[in-house]
Amino acid sequence: MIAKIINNQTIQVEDLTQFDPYAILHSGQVFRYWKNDAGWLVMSGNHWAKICLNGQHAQITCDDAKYFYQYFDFAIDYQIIKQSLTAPKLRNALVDGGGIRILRGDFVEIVLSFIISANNNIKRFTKTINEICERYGTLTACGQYGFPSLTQCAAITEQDFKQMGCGYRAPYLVRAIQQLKQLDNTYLAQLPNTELQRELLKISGVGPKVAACIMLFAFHRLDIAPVDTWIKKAIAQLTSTEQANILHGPYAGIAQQYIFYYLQHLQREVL
DNA sequence: ATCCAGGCAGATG
DNA sequence: CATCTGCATGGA
Repeated sequence: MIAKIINNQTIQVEDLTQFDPYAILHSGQVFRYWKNDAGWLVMSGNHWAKICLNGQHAQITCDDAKYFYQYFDFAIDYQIIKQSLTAPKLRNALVDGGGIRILRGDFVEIVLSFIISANNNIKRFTKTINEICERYGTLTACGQYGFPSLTQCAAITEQDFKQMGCGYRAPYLVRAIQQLKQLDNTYLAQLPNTELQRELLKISGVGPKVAACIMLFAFHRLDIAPVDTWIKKAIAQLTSTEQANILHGPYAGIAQQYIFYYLQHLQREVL
């Protein structure tokens, strides 16, 4: 067991080898988190959680323990998954990112966040995402604003998005929000990868890479590995066999996360 | 100044 | 189907 629900607002994490808050939050799958004196505050949709490390354990205090037990994917044992990622050149990345987990992010937040991420840099679009929340989301009990609901999103105009730094993506976002209103999250969740991708590609501003991010970070398709500029640079150094081992296995998405964190955040040079 | 950032839409072979 | 180009914006 990795973690257990203590009560409606509390989760106790027992196994920190499978839960590294710093690595999880800096692995590019969540953009609304803050450090405080006690640990970390993270938001997903309009839910919030505070993570506090104390010695061999971590305590998560949140607005909805069931939500965050799912969000942090505590039901899955990543130890077994890690043992299956045997590509030699993955070893260093795996050592440093061993406590990363793939989160079950909020569908609307993930879709809109990654549309904004396209041809953008993390620091810049993180600022944009937070401004969208502060201007159009609802203030929660943790002191931060939730990601705006679809109804709240529908009030945001193209001009508003441009003011918040979305640039040429502003019209895509307005269109995407209208399209999201017609989509049933539960229906999408049961589709196989190819059909899910086909549906996601219909959303304005969503191409193959953003679709892959949505599939991995919102629909938990662990075999999908988003290939961005960082990953492209990394795998260019590998043989085609090594590339296949890393990017086409049943847990390619997790392998990709280890690499992304290792390269992009830890600023390592090679795999 | 030029290039780049978790790429995509639209136009053109 | 594959390939090419323009694109908002801020930081290096």
